[in-house]
Parts: sequence; structure tokens; C-alpha cells
Amino acid sequence: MSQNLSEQELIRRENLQKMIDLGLEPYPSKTFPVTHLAKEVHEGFKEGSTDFQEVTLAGRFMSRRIMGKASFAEIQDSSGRMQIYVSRDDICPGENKDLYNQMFKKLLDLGDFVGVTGHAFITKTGTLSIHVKEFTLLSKSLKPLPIVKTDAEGNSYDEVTDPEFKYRQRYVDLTVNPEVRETFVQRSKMINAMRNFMAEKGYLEVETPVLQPMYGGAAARPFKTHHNTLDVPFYLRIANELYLKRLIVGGYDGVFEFAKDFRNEGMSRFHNPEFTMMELYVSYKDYEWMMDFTEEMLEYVALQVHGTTDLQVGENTISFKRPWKRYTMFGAIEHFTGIDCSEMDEEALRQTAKDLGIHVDKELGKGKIIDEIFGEKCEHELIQPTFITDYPVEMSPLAKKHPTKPGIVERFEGICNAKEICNAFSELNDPIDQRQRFEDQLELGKRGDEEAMQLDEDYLRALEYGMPPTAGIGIGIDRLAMIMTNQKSIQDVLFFPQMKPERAVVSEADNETD
RNA sequence: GGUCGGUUAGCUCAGCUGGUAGAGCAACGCCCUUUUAAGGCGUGGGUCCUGGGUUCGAACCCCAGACCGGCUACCA
Repeated sequence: MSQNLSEQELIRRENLQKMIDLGLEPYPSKTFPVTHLAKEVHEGFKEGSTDFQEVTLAGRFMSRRIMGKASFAEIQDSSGRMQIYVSRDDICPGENKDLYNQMFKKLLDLGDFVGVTGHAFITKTGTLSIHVKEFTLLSKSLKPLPIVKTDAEGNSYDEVTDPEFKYRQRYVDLTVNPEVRETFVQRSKMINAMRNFMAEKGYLEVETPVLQPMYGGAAARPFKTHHNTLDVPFYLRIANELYLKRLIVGGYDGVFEFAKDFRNEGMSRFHNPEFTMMELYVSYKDYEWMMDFTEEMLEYVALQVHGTTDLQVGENTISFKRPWKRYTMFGAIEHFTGIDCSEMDEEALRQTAKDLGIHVDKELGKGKIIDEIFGEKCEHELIQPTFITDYPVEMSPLAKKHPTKPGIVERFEGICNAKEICNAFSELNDPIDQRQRFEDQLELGKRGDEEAMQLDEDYLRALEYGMPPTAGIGIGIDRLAMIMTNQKSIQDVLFFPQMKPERAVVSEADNETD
């Protein structure tokens, strides 16, 4: 395959060859003995101290200011940048000045990986620097990086803002935009905090199948695939709920899984075809307990990630301080519209929706209409973390019925920043009721609801052996990460959000005919 | 899916009522041993997203397509 190289790429290839000609290895393999990160030197160095007299750092070469026989440059490692001071006669003590005059001044390009050894000092202008006595090339870069420059006022120049560039070439985005690296560090801290919190309670982290013979546990269209040897279809999971509850049947007190789920639906700034869900099931608990647990865990997570429960998210300050506000679904609708629809039948609900200017499709059942009204009139009002409880039974086929409120299940959703971030219920463990609910779903499916659930005989068999009373929750990790990292789009909390393939990639794939 | 907008140098962008392209940074050459968006002088770099069309002439107008984005629809 031929490459059309730009002028700058050709020059870099020439520089690479000239380095080889000088006897330099452009891609050495030996472990490079890094002793410090840039951040450690920045935080630890005090002027006049005798520490940091011999430090070794490695990173990308990000800027260079040549002043004749000496130069300043910056290298960037995972922790940040460090200025280095390179003088010709220090790195070339002998007669041969090639390392400075040729390699450092001419052949080295921005983006190359280098290693330096030297001592820390403060320059006349007060900048901490490493006075380099050994300079090593660690890896040559052949493509120019769009390096961002920032002036004294904090204005940045040439920042890569094109979303397509950022998402397709995330490695470049991460290299040149430190705040992007930080977003993903925070995401990782968030997940670790949740994991530690649950492990601390004694719950077991498990793994369940991604390839499932039958999809379930949520209402969504699946991706379908095929296993060649078994010659059967498989679905990529849309949820892991039913498998985790099988493990509760098997006797664990608490199981959780951070799971990639897959839904074959639209994409938006809140939806990616593959996304991460954390599901947790705890035996002998109910949804009331789970609300308390959720508040406690997310307060802990906010503190772990940010050291505070008050987070700035867009225009709003969102507080994860316990307790959250709680509404029943009918209560929320009444609160935001003034209409009490708790006693209405399907026709009255349909009319109410119409009166509120909400379009509802004919095939929607009672539960879906209520959900439409809630989604249209209430959800966007809920900025602070809020629990909505008592969902209609029709839209909750895996949740236990409320003991005193007919037509209602013991379920809650957590809403934050106008979006659902979690969904939980007292799990339905009555196998006869569960069979009936599945059959109702089949009926909805026949009416045209493409997301109605399938009937899972093995799951019913498990329930027939007996499942203890159990509380379960699913937390949308990506949406929670958007809140915890103050990002507007799910694409900004996923390293590699789903995109259409680039054209070159498509044409190669088209050649595969089998 | 609908709709509106975008695509010009490695990056960020300008380019008027149509006359075959510019700036800053980056790159290249020369000068400079504590600079910092380093500086000074000089130089090169373009499939104007793709394919058609209109026109003497298209980055610009028209048609079709690709990709990206905003809103919207769908979406537990």
C-alpha cells in the first residue's frame, strides 16, 4: 500500500535515516531506567536542596527553543511536562559535537520519545528544569503532532477541536490535550471507588457471558451473531441481570459485574452501541435498602474522585451529599404537572398525554404512556440526584409487585442532571408471577413493541429452585462518568466511541468475501 | 430516520458579487549558552472531501455521494 507523505513526514523519515547513519538506534529495546516522573520533581524540589541531583526522566519531546550552543526544551511524561536545559558541551564533552549539533538541533522532532539524565535546578526566570548531561533517543516519531501552545494569559493556540480527529485518533488527542487524559483518569478512579466500596461490603465481583443464546434483562434491540461450530445464533448481551440473579440463586450474598452491554439502537450524546453498566444484586434486601446503599456509594465515589460531594457539572452544581430527594412516579408527575394520574385507566392516560401535548403511539401500553409523560414533563427538571419510585408493573417485568399498591412494583430509578443514571428493584423471585410477566411481554411483543422481553425458560427454572428476596441495581457507568467528569457527551468519556469506519478501512473490508 | 450546518497547508482558521488560494503556529535554512507562545532574517509546503454539471473560467453556483457536528426522532 502506497502512502502519500507530506513534506513534514518526508523530512522526518530523512531525519530517521540520518540518525541511523550517525550510529543512533531510533527504536532501542532495552529498559530505560526512569527514576522520576515530572510531577514528582515539581512537587519535591526545593531551591538549594541537594535532592534530585541525578534524576532520569523519559517522555515525548514537546517543544524546543534553541539559542546557539544551548537550548531549552520540554518533555512530557504521563504526569505532565518538565523543562530541560541542554548545553552542547555538557552532552558532548569530547570533540564530536554531533549529538548536539546534528541530533538534538536538527534530527530530533517534536513528538519523539527521549530520555534525559541530569540534575534539577531553577533558571534565572524561575522555572524548574533538568540540566541534562545525558540525552537518549528512545523512539522516533514520523508524523507531526498538532501540539497545543498556551500563552501567559492561558489562551491556547492550534488546539485540536475537530471531534472526528479527537475520536478517531484518540492517541493524538490524549498526547496533546492533558485535560482529556485527566477525564479518563477520573473515570478510572470512579470505577475503582465503586469496586472498592462493594468489595469492602463483601460482595463478589464476577463475570458472566457476553454471548447469550437469548437476550434479556432489559428492553432493547440486540446485536445478533453466529457461532460457527455450534451453528447457532448468539446475541451480544443487552444486560447481565438474569445471569447475575442465577448466581444469587446459587448462594452468593452479593454479586456485581462491570459489564459491557450492547444495544442495537440509535446513537446520540447519551447513547453508544456498546456501553458499560455495573449491576449489583444483594440477597435478603429490598429496594428501600438499595436506595440507601446507592446514596452512600455515590457520595463515597464523589469524595474519592473529587474530594467533595459538590460537583460543578455544566451550569449546575450537583450535590451527591446524602440523602437524595425521593418522589413516586405519580408524585413526580403531579408535582410537575399538577395532574394526579394514579387512578387513571389506559384511555384516560392517553387523553392526559394528548392534553399535555405528548404524542403517544397506539401500541403503547399503560406503563409506557406513564413513562412518556414522566419523561416529557419531569425528567428534565431533575438536576440534583433524585430517586423516582413505584413504577407501573407493565414496564417492569422483573420487579416485585408492591405489597399494598396495586399495579405498582418496588422499583426506583436514580435521575441526575436530567438523565437516568441507575435503575433498581426488589427482584421478582416468585417463579409463577415471573412466568406470567414474561407471557405479558410476549403479548406486548405481538402488539408491535420491538423491545418486549423474551421468555427465558432456564431463568424460570432457576427461580423455581428458589431465589432469596434480593435487591438489584444497574448503574450506567458512562452516564455517571459524564457527571463525575463534567463532560457533555458520552463520546468524551469513552476512549474510542463508535463511529462509521473510515473509507480506507471500508474498502479493505469489502474485499473480504467469505 | 428528519433537518440545519461543516469539510481549504501537519494544526487552528480566513478566502467578498465566480477570475486556478492566504495568515498564525508547525516545518526547512542561517544567527544566538538561562529561554519560555523565545527572538531575528530567509524559504518551501495545497487532490480547496469525492464524482458529475453550469461557465470562457469554480474553493465559491447546481446535482449526487462520503464523513463529521448541532437540534430532532428512536432509545429503561
